[in-house]
Amino acid sequence: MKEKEQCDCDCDVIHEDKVERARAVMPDAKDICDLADLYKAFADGTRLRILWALSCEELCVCDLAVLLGMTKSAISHQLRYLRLANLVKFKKQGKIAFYSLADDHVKDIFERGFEHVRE
Amino acid sequence: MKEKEQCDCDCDVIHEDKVERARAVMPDAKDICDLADLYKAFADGTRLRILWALSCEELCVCDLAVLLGMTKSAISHQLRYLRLANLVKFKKQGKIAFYSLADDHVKDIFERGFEHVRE
DNA sequence: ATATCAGTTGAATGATTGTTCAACTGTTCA
DNA sequence: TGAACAGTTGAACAATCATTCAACTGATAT
Repeated sequence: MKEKEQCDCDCDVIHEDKVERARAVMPDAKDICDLADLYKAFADGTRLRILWALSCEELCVCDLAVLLGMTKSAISHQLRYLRLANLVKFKKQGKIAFYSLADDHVKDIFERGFEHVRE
Repeated sequence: MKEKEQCDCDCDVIHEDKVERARAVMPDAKDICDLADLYKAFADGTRLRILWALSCEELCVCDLAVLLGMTKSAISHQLRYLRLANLVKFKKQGKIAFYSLADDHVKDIFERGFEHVRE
């Protein structure tokens, strides 16, 4: 009863058994999308440096702007991105917003990646 | 003798000590760039599904095209990307190119990320 | 009150990127 | 020899994205 599913590919299956095994372990679309979004957050030099800095010190927007040599606006936009991705959190004290990592899990992820880069 | 370095930011340092400590642990530009490039490779649903499939089975371009419901061309472009990033390798047998992960390290990285997504 | 400063925001801009399309290479098989 | 097929490639296109700019909010200090 298993009907041939519709497919936009431009070729036939060559190794049907292997494809079926791979299909069996493939996560669903939602999880793949979430995972891609997680890596997107780390896939930019500015965001990476922000996360690295925050893994060391709690910092405000101006501190980060000075540290990275960028405008407050640019930093603020990226912090918004990281906030929506639940990677950083902040607490407001008067005029100043102190940012820090959302949890230690975040630090683990990019330190693991760094090990791989160093070979 | 430490002169104020030139800076494109639009504000003064607020917490100088914290900024200096963060600066001390910041990796150099080359390493940050390499790390960002590594995450970029994982920051796309198609590439993620290709890597996931290859972590399970050695597959050819057509297999992947059928599995993901995409054209051979689209798959081939992404495989080229992953090849240049040293994340996949392939061996040619006649007409067919069998792709597999470059090393188990790669599998570790995105399985670690997946744990975080699942919370 | 008013000026100053930290921070945010939306629109605009230029750069990057994923997919498509068409043309191509090289191997297999009749 | 030539048709068929696996795979690659470059150009083109649309979509996404990082930064800039200008305008804004809200808290502090004189």
